[in-house]
Amino acid sequence: MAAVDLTTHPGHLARRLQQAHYLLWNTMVSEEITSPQFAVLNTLVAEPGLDQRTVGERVGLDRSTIAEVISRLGRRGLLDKVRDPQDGRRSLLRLTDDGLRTHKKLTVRTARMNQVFLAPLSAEEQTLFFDLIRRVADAAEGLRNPAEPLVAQG
Amino acid sequence: MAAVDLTTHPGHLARRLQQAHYLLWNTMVSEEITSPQFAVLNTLVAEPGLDQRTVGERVGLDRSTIAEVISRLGRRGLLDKVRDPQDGRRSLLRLTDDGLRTHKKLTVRTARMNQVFLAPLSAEEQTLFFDLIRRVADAAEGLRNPAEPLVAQG
DNA sequence: TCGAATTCGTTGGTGTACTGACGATAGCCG
DNA sequence: CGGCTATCGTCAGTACACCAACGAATTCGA
Repeated sequence: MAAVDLTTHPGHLARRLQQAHYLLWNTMVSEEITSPQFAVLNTLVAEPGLDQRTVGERVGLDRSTIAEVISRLGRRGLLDKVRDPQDGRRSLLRLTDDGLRTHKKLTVRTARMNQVFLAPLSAEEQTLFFDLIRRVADAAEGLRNPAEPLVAQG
Repeated sequence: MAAVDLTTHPGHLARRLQQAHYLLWNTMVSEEITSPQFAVLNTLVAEPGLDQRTVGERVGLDRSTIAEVISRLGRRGLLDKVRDPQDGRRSLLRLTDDGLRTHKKLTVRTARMNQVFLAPLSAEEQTLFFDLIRRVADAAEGLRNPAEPLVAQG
């Protein structure tokens, strides 16, 4: 009766999109390294020695979640974690050789997977796809962190 | 060096989109009922007495996950679960009065939230947004369930 | 009709993902 | 220098989300 059409609900679509991606990742990229784990590796390739919290910020994970992801990657020997001698609160992260190799290997596979994933869209549509999602996600994130970036208004 | 730009990775974007939605849902819709739980309620409003597995299929959740969601909704008294007398394997689901009331209340709030969430996009862009995501998700799901729907080819 | 295959729900294991609280450390200020 | 505050990482709790394996019930086939 009063039921709603979920296919017009962005949250529902976002969940389904992520699930679809998860499945494809599992079959085409890796069954051991997950997409968030790859994001962490990738961040540390770009910026070695980064602080744990900052890595979380880069990939979009809160402190609790990033701690678990880091812990798993450390257990597999893909990264090293050292206490910052300058600031005892921080943990500094750095990929091991194995971590670098793994990142390189997965980068290739990830690119292939992205092609398959986006194959139903034309080139222009793909650009649009990125643009629209990014705008919605950024705006919603902005609602969470109010004020602050008002440079010269107060 | 060989680091990749994650903003061009659909999986990364999908995750960020869902996180953004999660936060907005929590503040604008409900802190107790989650989006997947609402999807289940909504399905049972449209089709009362549905089988547990079928509900999972409707909302896009596997048997394990739907079992937990159903269990939580049952614990809160929002639905009833009865063994099918015709087929002892099945659990038939039906909303309670409280479940119906909750669904009605959340439907209003969800509509409001969707407006806020999609506000950064124009009307045409919103249509495109739905269309692009749905096409990608559907295609990826199709890769998972091969063959089968070939009606007259064998 | 009786055994084999299928289906449904459950359980156990892993991996995100969030909040809230807590201890340790560091920075600031009186 | 000694307390206030802020920050970082951890831990506990809750909630998806998947796979694999299992028991119970049904259905199908010889």
